[in-house]
Amino acid sequence: MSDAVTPFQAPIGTHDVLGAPSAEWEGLIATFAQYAYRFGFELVITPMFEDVGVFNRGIGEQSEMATKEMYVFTDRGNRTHALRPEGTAPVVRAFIQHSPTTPWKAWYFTPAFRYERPQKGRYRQHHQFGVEVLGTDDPAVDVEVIALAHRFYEAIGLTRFRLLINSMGDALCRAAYVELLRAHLAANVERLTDEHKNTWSRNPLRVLDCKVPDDQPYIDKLPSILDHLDDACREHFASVRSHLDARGIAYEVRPRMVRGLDYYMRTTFEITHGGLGAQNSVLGGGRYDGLAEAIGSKVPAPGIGFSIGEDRLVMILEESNPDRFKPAVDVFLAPMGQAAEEHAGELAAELRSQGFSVERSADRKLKRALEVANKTGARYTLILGDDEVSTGTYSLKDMASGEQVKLKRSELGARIKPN
RNA sequence: GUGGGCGUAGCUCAGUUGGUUAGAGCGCCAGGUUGUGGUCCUGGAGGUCGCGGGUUCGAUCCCCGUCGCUCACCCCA
Repeated sequence: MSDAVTPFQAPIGTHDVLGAPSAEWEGLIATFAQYAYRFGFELVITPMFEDVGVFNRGIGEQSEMATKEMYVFTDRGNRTHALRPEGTAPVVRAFIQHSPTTPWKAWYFTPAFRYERPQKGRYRQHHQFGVEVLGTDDPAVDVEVIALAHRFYEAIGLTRFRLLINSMGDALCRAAYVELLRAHLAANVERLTDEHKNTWSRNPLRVLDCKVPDDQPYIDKLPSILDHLDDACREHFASVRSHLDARGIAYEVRPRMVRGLDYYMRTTFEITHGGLGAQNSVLGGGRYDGLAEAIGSKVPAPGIGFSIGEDRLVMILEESNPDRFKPAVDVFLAPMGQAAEEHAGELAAELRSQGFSVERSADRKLKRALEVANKTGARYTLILGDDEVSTGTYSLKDMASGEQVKLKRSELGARIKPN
């Protein structure tokens, strides 16, 4: 759009949030903050951009995200920065910089930027909230983190979600497995689709989560990473599973689940939900022992975390339960006349200080005021005419039932409660 | 980066095999009700038919380009 008279729009792959979805955003963030607090996490806020090295070294220089999806720019001091494409690496960088006592448990909410073609559930600026725990490799912590995610999804009333888990092994046994996989693929290269002919040697793991139906029988026969874990990794995974079982958290083991970032080790998990088209993942996470060292930590600092796609979550809730976080006005004030309007301002202040959500009409016809009250979804409308003000008696109308009573100001508190 | 679909009122969409004043529903505003909403009735506002160019006597419709939206691949939240 180069035409000067064309109105501006939000950039490609970004969107404004207002109306019902914005109420859901607020509700989701508040709910997540509450559960993160209950699980002992503190809020961490890191810059929206970092030295590009934080991401190159963190998520892997060869990864798609680093090579072609980052918003990289040079500032006026010739420093090369990148808008954060994901949430974990910056938190790990902050951990290294400040050395908080471990285990350090932090949660965050942040936009993330990736230069990709937008589609359903995928944006150039999307928003994630998530947690990280640094300084321990205890499998019980893995399960604490998964349990928080699980509890959160229950709390917001999301049903029909599936928790998928896997183990990616560690640097040693995974490397051995990848070579084994590469050998298998090399021996059968003619059976691969064109697409995989290009990827198998570069990143053999990618072939595992291929979606082409015709390839499935062949891929099913490839060796499973779970059969090639070393003793320590096998024990770790077994421990994670038994902790999950003990807590009654349902999960599915998916040995072919491959996560996109290079730093994942051992435990990986994902929560998926139908109704998101091809992008069905609403949460992704895993353990990333070694990431801190990759970014520059002098001491080993194993870690685990997850991030939730806020935009995708809102999309699901919009379809399944759009009124979940609908804000409710407790009292709508409908003043008529000069004296009543001034009185309404004073009364609104008092009710708000008591915790009520109060909306008020300007001085206008009562019919019109009630129409507006109805649209705001107010539970009660308080009718204030000059006669009500002079006698100190209000008319309180219950908007759902239509029932209307007269009462004195002092009786108001006993009649209605904040939502 | 690649491929498919789509751009007509605030929203969801009709429509014209190219013809003069472009429609509906919802929403919005006003009236029917002098102080009573959610139902109903009546009326009204609101559109350079994404933008630019071409073909034509004539384009919202056909052609080309462009911008945008959308879905999928890739990748991922």
